[in-house]
Amino acid sequence: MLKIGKLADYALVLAEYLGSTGRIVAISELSQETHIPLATVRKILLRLSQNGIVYSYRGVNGGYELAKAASSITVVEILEAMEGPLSITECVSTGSECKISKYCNLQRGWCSINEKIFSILSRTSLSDL
Amino acid sequence: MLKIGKLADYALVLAEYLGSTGRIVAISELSQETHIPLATVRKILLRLSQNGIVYSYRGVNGGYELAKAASSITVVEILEAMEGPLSITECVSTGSECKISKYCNLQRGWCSINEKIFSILSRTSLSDL
DNA sequence: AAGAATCAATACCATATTGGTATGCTATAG
DNA sequence: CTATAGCATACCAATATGGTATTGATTCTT
Ligand code: SF4
Ligand code: SF4
Repeated sequence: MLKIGKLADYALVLAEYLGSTGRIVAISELSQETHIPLATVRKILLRLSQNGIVYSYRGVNGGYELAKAASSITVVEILEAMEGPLSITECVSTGSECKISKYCNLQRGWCSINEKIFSILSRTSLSDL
Repeated sequence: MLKIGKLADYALVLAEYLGSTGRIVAISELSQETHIPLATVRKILLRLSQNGIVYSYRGVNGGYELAKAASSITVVEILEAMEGPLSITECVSTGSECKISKYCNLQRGWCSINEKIFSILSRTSLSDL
C-alpha cells in the first residue's frame, strides 16, 4: 500500500540521470540509459517540463536538463508534478467531498500525518536518493 | 497522490467508533452510526477480523470489538491489514521485480523513506487520530 | 428443538485509474 | 531546406477499486 505510481517512480530515475550528467540530454539517450521505454520517457518528461522541473530545448541537439541543481530539488516536488498534490485522504486536500465527512472526526489526525509525510518528502532532495 | 484507499480510510473510522464505545457492536449499528453502507462495513470488518485487529462474535448479540485498546493499536496496523504491507515502491517489498531495477540505484533512498513513513504511521495510535 | 440474529466467505459487477503506445504538429540548428 | 527533437493529444488494454449480493454457518433465546 501507499505505492507511488510507476510513472512517478520512473520520473525520479530520469531526473536522477539528468542531474548526474548536468548537460542537456535527449529523450533517446534517456531511454537507452535508463531502460525505460521511449514513449514512456516522452510522457514523463513532458509532465516534468510543464511543471517546471526540467527545461526543454527543441530542435537539433535539443533535450532536457534539470531546472535546478539536483541538491535543491525535493522528492515531493517531482512526485507532485507527476501525480498532483500530496493528500493521504480525500479530506486533506481543500475542497474535500467525502460522503461521510460530516460525521467523521478524523480529518485533523490525517491532516497532521499528511504534513509529517510531506515534511519527510520535502527534506529529501534528488541527490539524497 | 499517495492516497490511502477508501476502504482503509473507512476502516479507521469504524475502528475509532469501536474504540469509543468499548463494547461489542453489530454491523448494523456501525453502519448507522458511521453512515458507511452496510455491505461495505461487512467487507471491511471481515478483513479486520481476519487480520486480528478486531474480535468477532456470531449469533444473537454478536458483533465486533477491538482486539486491543485503542491507544495501543497503531494506524499502520490497520492500514496494512486493509491494503497489505507498506511499500512506497515496488523494490521496497522483498522480492521486487521492477523491470529496470537492475539499472536503478534509488532503491536505497526509497527504502529509507519508506522506513520513515512507517515510523510516523506506527507512532500514531488509533486514539491519537 | 425452533427460530431469529449475526458474522463468514465468496462471487460478482461497474467504474476509474494506470501504464503504455501511437501519431501528427511545431520549433530549431545548420 | 531538412533532419532532429520536443509538444500535444488521443487511444487502448489491463488492473485495481469501491461497492453489492447471496448463501451458509454459528450462537443466543425461548
Ligand atoms: S472525512 Fe473521514 S472518512 Fe472522509 S476522507 Fe476525511 S478521514 Fe476519510
Ligand atoms: S528499482 Fe528503481 S525504478 Fe524499480 S521500483 Fe525500485 S526505485 Fe522504482
